[in-house]
Amino acid sequence: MNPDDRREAIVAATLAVMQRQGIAATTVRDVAAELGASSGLIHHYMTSMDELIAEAFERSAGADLLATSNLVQQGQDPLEQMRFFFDSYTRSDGDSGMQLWLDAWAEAARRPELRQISQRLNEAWQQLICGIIEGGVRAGSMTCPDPVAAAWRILSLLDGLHLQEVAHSDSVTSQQVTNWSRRGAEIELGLPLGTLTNTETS
Amino acid sequence: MNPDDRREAIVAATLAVMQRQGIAATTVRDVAAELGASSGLIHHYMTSMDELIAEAFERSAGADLLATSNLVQQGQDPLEQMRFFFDSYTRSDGDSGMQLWLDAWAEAARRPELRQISQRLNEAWQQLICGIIEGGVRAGSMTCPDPVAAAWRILSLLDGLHLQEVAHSDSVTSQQVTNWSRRGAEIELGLPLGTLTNTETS
DNA sequence: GCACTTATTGGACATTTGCGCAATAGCGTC
DNA sequence: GACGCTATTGCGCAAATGTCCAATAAGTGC
Repeated sequence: MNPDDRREAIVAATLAVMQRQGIAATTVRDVAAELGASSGLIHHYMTSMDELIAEAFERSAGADLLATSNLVQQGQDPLEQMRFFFDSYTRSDGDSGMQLWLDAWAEAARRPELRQISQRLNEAWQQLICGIIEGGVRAGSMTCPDPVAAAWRILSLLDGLHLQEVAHSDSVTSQQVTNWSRRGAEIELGLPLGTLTNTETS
Repeated sequence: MNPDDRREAIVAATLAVMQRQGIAATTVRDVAAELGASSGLIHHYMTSMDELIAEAFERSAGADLLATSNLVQQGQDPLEQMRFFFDSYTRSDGDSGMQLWLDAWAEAARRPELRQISQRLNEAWQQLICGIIEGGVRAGSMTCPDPVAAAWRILSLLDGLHLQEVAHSDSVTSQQVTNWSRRGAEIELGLPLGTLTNTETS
């Protein structure tokens, strides 16, 4: 098998195991079993377990970011861009990708490579939001004296609510995460209530 | 040693190790070393490692909640109560207690006992905030059409920002968490800017 | 057909983990 | 001072894990 393809297959298998069992419980042998190969093969392509986990997480989370970023760029104006952003963010979570983020944040303190990646991606998410806000302020459709802080708030609010949904599904439902986070952004950016919601009400 | 005291000491030692190394990296032997006793003793009092971890987390997180709740009750009016709340919340985090919460949320999906405890405590935090808001609305010092949603937003914003600080200390500083979260609550509750900040500015 | 590179295997190894168990020490009671 | 209960010890066991390595299979160019 082509080395590049093989490496790709290993990362894909690792991601599958990570999504099924969580980052902390992902072992080399499980990845090998998922791949249908031997455990030695993994170490022939990856120098360490940390590198493997970090690369698999980067692949998954990076793809989500790229997809959202692309969708946002298709928005005609900042308001539509923000609507697309929420659409994409709340959707990509459904695939238990948020559990991966929870694991990554918790493991960041102990895995330097993973920490670096999650930090870089989180900052990229913040900048994506920040760009939308700055566009909205320029266009006059949003009111925001501090777009940097507001972007961190909107991102943190989304993560915090999703966190509750994933960790304690009985406390906060997916529907509430969607409604409450959009309403929070409306308040934050001085938007008329309902600007960011499409069909449903609070 | 008195069995009750011994059990207490074991939980305290477990908590110390958990705060130093994180939940996932806490082992029976580390707890025994921290306690200055043998590993067999821990199993003489605790039936399993999961039970030990869950009990230690409940002790720690429950104490933080109680301390904040007590401090809030000493506030003369809802605005002061909210100020006390932020003071206490941002302080209790400094003791790396937030890393424990990160671990707990991530592990909640796989440890039912832990999940139950973290869910119960998070709901209690939300209710604490919700009570303050409802008081503020009654007193006319706060504006909030949906206190339940606003309380979840304020809590999630705090958790989300703290999360960034703990996981990626270079991205968001402790000072920014303090300022940004209070500013967010001011916006959420229709308060004049600076109402919730004591000395420092944004 | 042959040398040479490389992907791949399967298992060994050292370490760490939760847990159990027989032995011991310590302390209260008669 | 002897007895008995229990807290406590220290070690051992089985399982799991990351890592490494010698052996093998499979091409590939000459």
